[in-house]
Amino acid sequence: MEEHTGKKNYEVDWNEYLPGVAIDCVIFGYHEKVLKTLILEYKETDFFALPGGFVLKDENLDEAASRVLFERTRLQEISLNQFYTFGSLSRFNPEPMRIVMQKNGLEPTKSHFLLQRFMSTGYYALVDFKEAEPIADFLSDSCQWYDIHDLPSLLWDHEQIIQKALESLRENIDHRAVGLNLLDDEFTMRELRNLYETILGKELNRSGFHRKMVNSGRLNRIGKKNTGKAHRSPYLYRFNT
Amino acid sequence: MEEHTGKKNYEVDWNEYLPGVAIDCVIFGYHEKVLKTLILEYKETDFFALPGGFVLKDENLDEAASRVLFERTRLQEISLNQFYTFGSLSRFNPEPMRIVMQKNGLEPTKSHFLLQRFMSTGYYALVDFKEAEPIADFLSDSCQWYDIHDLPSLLWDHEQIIQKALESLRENIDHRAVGLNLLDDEFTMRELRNLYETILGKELNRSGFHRKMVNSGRLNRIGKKNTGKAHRSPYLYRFNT
DNA sequence: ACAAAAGTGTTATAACTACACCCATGT
DNA sequence: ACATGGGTGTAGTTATAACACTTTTGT
Repeated sequence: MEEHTGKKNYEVDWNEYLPGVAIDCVIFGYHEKVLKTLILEYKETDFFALPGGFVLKDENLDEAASRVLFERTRLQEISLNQFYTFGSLSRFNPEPMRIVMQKNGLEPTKSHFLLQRFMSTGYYALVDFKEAEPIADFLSDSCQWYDIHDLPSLLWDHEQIIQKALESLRENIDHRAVGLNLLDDEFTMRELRNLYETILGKELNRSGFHRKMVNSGRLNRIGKKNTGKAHRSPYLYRFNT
Repeated sequence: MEEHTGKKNYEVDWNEYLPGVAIDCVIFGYHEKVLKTLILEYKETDFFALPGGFVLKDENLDEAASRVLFERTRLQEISLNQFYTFGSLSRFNPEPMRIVMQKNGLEPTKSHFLLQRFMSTGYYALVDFKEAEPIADFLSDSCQWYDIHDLPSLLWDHEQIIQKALESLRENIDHRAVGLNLLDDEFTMRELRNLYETILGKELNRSGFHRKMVNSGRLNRIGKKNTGKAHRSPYLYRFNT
């Protein structure tokens, strides 16, 4: 159907999409104590932005978010979390997109679908850094992981969107099994705590964290132990859902 | 400019609005231990729905919500809280609106603005029951307060929207001065507790609530006391922001 | 005097913090 | 043996819940 670099422009029939409505995905991954998110770089520009997309006329808003996630990562069945809808006038700035389209050999009319004003609903997803295969779309030549604290300058209000996603993730961290996708199936309490500390941006008490996690009842301790270093081997845990 | 029953249809130029994007307002009021919300009844039908509206092309999403609130209540400077954007396909059902328009003497084409599929962003507001003047719009002949637990059957997914607004209000109840608009300027601890119990749908411990509110530091105790009943007079409190 | 409801106090429990101590492991 | 770091235990603090007691007020 399409190659790995995504759809060709001429295959896109913008009439299939709802006008005015967009979605942006903040796709969180975690690797070596760093929280990362997928960022697109548009071709032949210094423009960076969140992976986003539009809503098909016969598609739920949530499904559009799942589809965008799939198109950029090939991941499916990932829980997506709607956190806010961005609709200020100040985010309406078609100029960068016009330049991007020009660089791709297009000369869009002023009323081209991609140059409209959009509301954008933000979703965040937690995905396995190792399982995701970042795939650029037809206007961009890379889709890469960036440290959440070392992002390039992003177009439009996308930095604000990431900030809001992070706030939402922090608020939800205790209500959801955050580690489920961000960590390996089996992990030590240390690894889980590192993840929490990275997300929350602060150190957590070691014994308190241990107790809290065990008391939450969401973890199963695997009989096995880990090895390698010159100290007591930690237990391995697994989420029980 | 327009009379109290709202804009006449022929004054509305739908080209001024963004397609595909709507907002719905859950306007909460409180009176005599009952949490209420404003509901529109469409003319000559048994159709009830939330007050809603669309987004002008030169207007922020938040501003559209404020405008809708103003148009239905004449209230301004009320803080509105965005809680969710509803975008499932199942909410797309233009038939009731087509009937409403017919009852109003219109014979809309199938692609009329009002018969499109919309995403709808939900906002809730807390307003002073006594200060709001409910005003119907041009398609409806009433805009009235209904007990949140005794609503008429609502069109589309509007019952779900109210439910989600209520959940959001409950989650935010401790972070915001909920009583600020829902109660009089000065109130007793009993009145504040009644409000909380109504919103949360459960009884709260009397002394615990008292302490929690006082310790929150958001209340000022007014020297004056209240009178009337055969028991100790309660103090009056006021929010200090 | 009494009932009613507000203000205040006491105690028990739970959750989190900080720190200490013990245990397993590789050098 | 020793350092390292994970597991566990012990106060101290704080927040909440449940209940009792005291105060004020009109009948």
